[in-house]
Amino acid sequence: MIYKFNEIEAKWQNFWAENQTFRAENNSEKPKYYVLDMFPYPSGAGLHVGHPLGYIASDIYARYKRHKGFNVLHPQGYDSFGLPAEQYAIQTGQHPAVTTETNIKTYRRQLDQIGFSFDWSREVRTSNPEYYKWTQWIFIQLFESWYNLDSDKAESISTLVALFEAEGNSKVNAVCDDAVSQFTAEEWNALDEKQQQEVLLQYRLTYLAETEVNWCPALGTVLANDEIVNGVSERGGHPVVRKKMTQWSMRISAYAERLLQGLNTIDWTDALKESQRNWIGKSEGASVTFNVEGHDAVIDVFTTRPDTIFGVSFMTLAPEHDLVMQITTEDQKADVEAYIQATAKRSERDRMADVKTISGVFTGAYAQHPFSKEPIPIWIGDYVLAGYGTGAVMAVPCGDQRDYDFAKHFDINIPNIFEGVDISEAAFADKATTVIANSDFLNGLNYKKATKRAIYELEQIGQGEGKTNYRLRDAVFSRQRYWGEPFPVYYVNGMPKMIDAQHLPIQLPEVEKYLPTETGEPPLGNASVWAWNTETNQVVANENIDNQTVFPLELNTMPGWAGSSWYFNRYMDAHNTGAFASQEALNYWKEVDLYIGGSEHATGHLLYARFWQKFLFDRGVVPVDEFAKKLINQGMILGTSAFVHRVASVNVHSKNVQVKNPGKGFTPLADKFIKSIKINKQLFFTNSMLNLKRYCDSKGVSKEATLRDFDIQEEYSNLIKNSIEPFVSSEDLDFLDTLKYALVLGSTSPIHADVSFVNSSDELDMEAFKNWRAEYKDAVFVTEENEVYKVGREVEKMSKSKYNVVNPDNICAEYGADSLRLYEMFLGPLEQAKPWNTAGITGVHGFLKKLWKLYMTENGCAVTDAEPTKDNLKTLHKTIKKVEEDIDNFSFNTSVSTFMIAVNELTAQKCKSKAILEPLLVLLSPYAPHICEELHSQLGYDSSISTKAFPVFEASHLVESSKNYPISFNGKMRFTLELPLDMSKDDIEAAVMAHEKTQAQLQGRTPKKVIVVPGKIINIVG
RNA sequence: GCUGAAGUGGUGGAAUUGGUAGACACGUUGGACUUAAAAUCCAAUGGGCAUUAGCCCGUGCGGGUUCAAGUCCCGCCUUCAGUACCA
Repeated sequence: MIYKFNEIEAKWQNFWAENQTFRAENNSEKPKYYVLDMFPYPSGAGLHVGHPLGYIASDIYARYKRHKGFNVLHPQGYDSFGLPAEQYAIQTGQHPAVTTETNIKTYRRQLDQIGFSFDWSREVRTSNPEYYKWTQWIFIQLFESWYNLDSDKAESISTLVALFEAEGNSKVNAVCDDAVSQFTAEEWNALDEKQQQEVLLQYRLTYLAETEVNWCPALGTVLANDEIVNGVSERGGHPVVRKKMTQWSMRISAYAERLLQGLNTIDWTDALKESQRNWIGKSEGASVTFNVEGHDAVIDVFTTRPDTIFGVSFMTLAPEHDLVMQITTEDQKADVEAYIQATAKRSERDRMADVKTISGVFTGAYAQHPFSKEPIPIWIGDYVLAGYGTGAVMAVPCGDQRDYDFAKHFDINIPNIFEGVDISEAAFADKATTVIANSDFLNGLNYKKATKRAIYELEQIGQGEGKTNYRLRDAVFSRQRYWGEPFPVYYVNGMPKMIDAQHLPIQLPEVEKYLPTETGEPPLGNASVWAWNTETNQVVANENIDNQTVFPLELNTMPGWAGSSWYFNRYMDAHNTGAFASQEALNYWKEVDLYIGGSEHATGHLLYARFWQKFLFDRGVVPVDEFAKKLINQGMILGTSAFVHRVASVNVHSKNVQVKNPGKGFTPLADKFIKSIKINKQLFFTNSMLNLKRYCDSKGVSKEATLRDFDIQEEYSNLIKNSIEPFVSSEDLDFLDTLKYALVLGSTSPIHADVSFVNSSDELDMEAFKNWRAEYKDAVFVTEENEVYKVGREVEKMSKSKYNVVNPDNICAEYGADSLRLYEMFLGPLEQAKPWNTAGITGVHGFLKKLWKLYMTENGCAVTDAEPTKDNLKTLHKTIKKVEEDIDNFSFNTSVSTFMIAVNELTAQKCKSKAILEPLLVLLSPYAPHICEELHSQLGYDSSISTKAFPVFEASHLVESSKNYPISFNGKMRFTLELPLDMSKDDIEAAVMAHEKTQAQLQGRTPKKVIVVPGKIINIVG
């Protein structure tokens, strides 16, 4: 019987589905274990071999834990709201739900063929109303909550209202808008309903606010900071501008400290925790209030160095700061306005691109130093960011490099407040050792004491206090999109109202067009049935809006991260219609034990999900406040891209060339004049032609001169000639001579070619390439001598747009899912980025064939009840030990080698003993489940191998009586010597010294020292 | 600039507490089987000198600790990833 992997894999995939082998129960005698993958967005392109890497690792772990006696929850689903389906809808009119459904079918087929042990009965899709009903429900809970700093948790808004009614807001310690004004209980009770709601909105954990947002005109939507890369949209690379809009926001800043502290309690990678810490950006210091001379206005700043308060010689405001126009003097008005206009025009990207340029303008106004009462000039400058701190800084040129540069540039006074430190180096001084000088009451104090004292003194005069600042901003939660969760919100007199939870879900309305409306409203503005009837509690036609009982509904939808911020809880009880999950299920599964996914979600999904989990915990909905105990980032699988080099122009250098000019006929080129001729045809140079150019460049000599040393081969010549001919008169032209001077001068551009057109020797199938796109139909290739065209290669991220994807479908068809699974693990450490090379899969495929032959002959199963030999047992047990350690350390690559070694050894030992071969299958089955199920059934079992217990390691089988000692001389191994392990140190030394090879090495010299480490090594020092 | 990770054969990568560097594969070369190819099997494969033994060099670079360093310490270089006028 031969190894027919296609048949076997289909058979067992059906078996698992029919028997619901991997269905998890919500109660069990066994301990629970929850293994989760980051669920995919089902894109139209389907899976490539990079996607399943993490899923394979988690699947191995899940299967291993089942063998180890755990009740394992290993679910999968789809993050199915998102931009691509909507973009496709805009282009084709196809409803995103249809596209999504089609894509999910493809994903499911691809996932199934790899043999994952997912419990599909718990599948979730974020775009399903049964799911987003609960996303909407969580939104309502956030709206109905405020953050109480006294209890340090989120509480019901009703507790806040009770406080207001009893004593106003002066004693309320809450996270709220900066703009909140103080009121007494009487004042509160005197407010009308709308006014009260306006106040409460400033406290709610999700709130409407006019915010400056990142607006992407091309996508017609607002983007979060982490959806912008290098100043352009992550998706599509469109420009992004700042714009003020009324948006829903999430008060994640309330959780900044707890999000930071929580990192210490979870087993996530240091890199990931570090990027979350940076994102949260905690800095401790003080807020300082500066009075402005001749104005009522004050300027608040945040500083991490209150100890340097006497070093302040100017202040800088962000150009967007509210006070700028108020305080600017008549004289300076023109300059300031011009500067503000100039900076507003510069995009965020321009500003980032040129960090070095120092710019700013004096406002003409002066602030007053809080202690010395000296006047401090107030400047504006774009190095101060409106979005961080208060958008204003107290500038200490001797303590901060940017302030120093600014002061130098504009010739502002630079007082020195550090004892014995040169002013030009003060900014780099070690703050732990410097001592403050010229600073009144801070003189002689070190950084730590001076900071404390400065804050104390500021508090005394009421012009400052100790303060902790966080970089983390509240998250904008509105998107001007169609394909997202609708808000359960309608508007009465412009105030938002929540729809009662019992009427959820509020389903997405049908629209004619998926684009923003002509008046610039979000796509839901196109819906004709999108109003809320408060009597019938139904969505009704807009034409019924009457301001009495029928009101407009929110037109924005929720961002992509809404649905993914709580899905891990839904898997625990995926079909519950009465709650987002039952308390029993939540209390049983609690949290994810192992979460595997990409590091690109470090500051997006993984931060928002932690935020929601903490909120839900505060409100008593979930039992734990961190949703994932352990998290592993799988590394990216890289593709090997292929490039063709398209020539844009050829430079011709000759005395006699005549060039055809449009409308002027042929005109001669001047002597030693280089003419660049644009090539209209698609002309591609083979890769080695590029190397020629690189050679010229690397020699650093004149390109023309260097080129004269080369003979351009005739193959190249004819093609270049054909390309140039239409432009050049051929009468007095010696082409071959001319072509010696024709070269590529930085005029080629690399173009991705689909890797399927290229063989393993980098040779391009030129016909296939020509037929790829209409524009390449008449492509001309400058080839190697043997008429082959070689592509350039580069390893980069595997992606459809780089035409370097490898499809797992083809791999499964040709080698089988077990080979794919093993190979993905064999490539290297899970967390490391690694290039894909399909050719290497023959190694693991060959291993599976060897494994098969260990059990099966032409006549069927060859496994016997024979007693295992000592060697058999030794091989088995060292494999058990190693594999178990490897899985516990997520070192799956090394365990694949271990399996190979085991099979090689057992084959050599001609082992047919069931006592060895059966446990071996259990060891391997997490990695290669199909073949192991099949061989297991060939051993005579009816049930799935997944029910078998993991073999138990017995150290007794590995006990050795002798050791093959490496004998080294001065640390260099020269030969080995087999000696009994129970031999004494002295006897070992004697035995080694007596050996003839030792004497040969020493050549009569007496060793200075002999190091004997029993069981390890012997080193003779000469 | 800062933070994090990593530099080992032609390639992917092993080496778990300092103890035989290069496991296991891919690739390459030679051989067997075959009319041939594929598949399979066997052998060799870090570099250099010798081709029998043997010797020298070798884990990014320069130092150091140690009987012994890919592994530990100090100082650099390079690559990748994240992040940035953060006051």
